[in-house]
Amino acid sequence: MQLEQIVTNLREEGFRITPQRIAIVDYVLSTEEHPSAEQIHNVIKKKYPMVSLSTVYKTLDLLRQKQLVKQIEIGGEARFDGHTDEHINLICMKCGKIEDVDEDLKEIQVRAARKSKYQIVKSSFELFGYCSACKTHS
Amino acid sequence: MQLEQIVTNLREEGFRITPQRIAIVDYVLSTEEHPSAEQIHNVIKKKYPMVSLSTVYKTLDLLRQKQLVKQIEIGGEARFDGHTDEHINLICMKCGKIEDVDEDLKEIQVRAARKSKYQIVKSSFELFGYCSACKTHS
DNA sequence: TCTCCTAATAGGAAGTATTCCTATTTAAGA
DNA sequence: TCTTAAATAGGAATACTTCCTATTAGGAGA
Repeated sequence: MQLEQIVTNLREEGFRITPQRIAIVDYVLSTEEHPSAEQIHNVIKKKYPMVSLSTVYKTLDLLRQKQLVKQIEIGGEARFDGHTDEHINLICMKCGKIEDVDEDLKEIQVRAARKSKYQIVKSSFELFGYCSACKTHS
Repeated sequence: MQLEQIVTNLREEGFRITPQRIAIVDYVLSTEEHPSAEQIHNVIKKKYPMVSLSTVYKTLDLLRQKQLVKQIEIGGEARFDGHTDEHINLICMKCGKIEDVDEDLKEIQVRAARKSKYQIVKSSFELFGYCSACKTHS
């Protein structure tokens, strides 16, 4: 979704559009970096030095509720991803780099749901290993 | 693997066998609860009131290195699972209950590995939703 | 069985990521 | 422009985990 469309939607839902929110949405949706809250904070600070980390967390929470970002937990830290369609995250255990892999997970979810009595809402599939840069130096 | 076999293996590798370690290994490998470190600590304390939480963490770390337990992170907290074969974890978003679902993940891993340049070491697949007890009261 | 060495432990302090609290600021409708 | 409540900044509080160190105890060898 485009930034302008998201801003319009949020405004129509009664949320206020602040420069901080625009900057955070803009960054998270455009990067491939899967940044942590602190990384996002560092990027936003370059433009708005006064922005607080708590605002970053609060905005990310809003975006997650609106399903505009996905959140995964790696090593006790949350990482954020603007790609909200279900996919696999490939995580480098050395440098922490995360890459997306599009792969159909519906079929496997349906099978798991059938075997259990759970009503499934969302999924998280992570593959851990070494990226092409790190696997040669391990 | 049986407790006695694990104890023998650890001893042969030069690790000391303490009552604390036996109790922790015994509990984690026999429960279906996917307990957190604190839950494990609470259980072990009933038998050994002096056992410290840091010992629990340290032992769990050893077991993870020896690949005798799997560790997953849910809501910023680590949960431990004695079932080390690859499987899907079904997590109830209301009560936190975790269930295992055996499902073949090799094929999907192979496809993901082929699409990327990562050397894959391990995987973590979580499905979030509501267990049978919680889905009716949501 | 006794002794010795050092791995392991208990207990608490420190570290790290996140959430909470509140006075102040500000978006945006009237 | 004025008003008002949502959002923010900044820091305190919390939660989980790791680190630190004096003390304890497993177990190899005498």
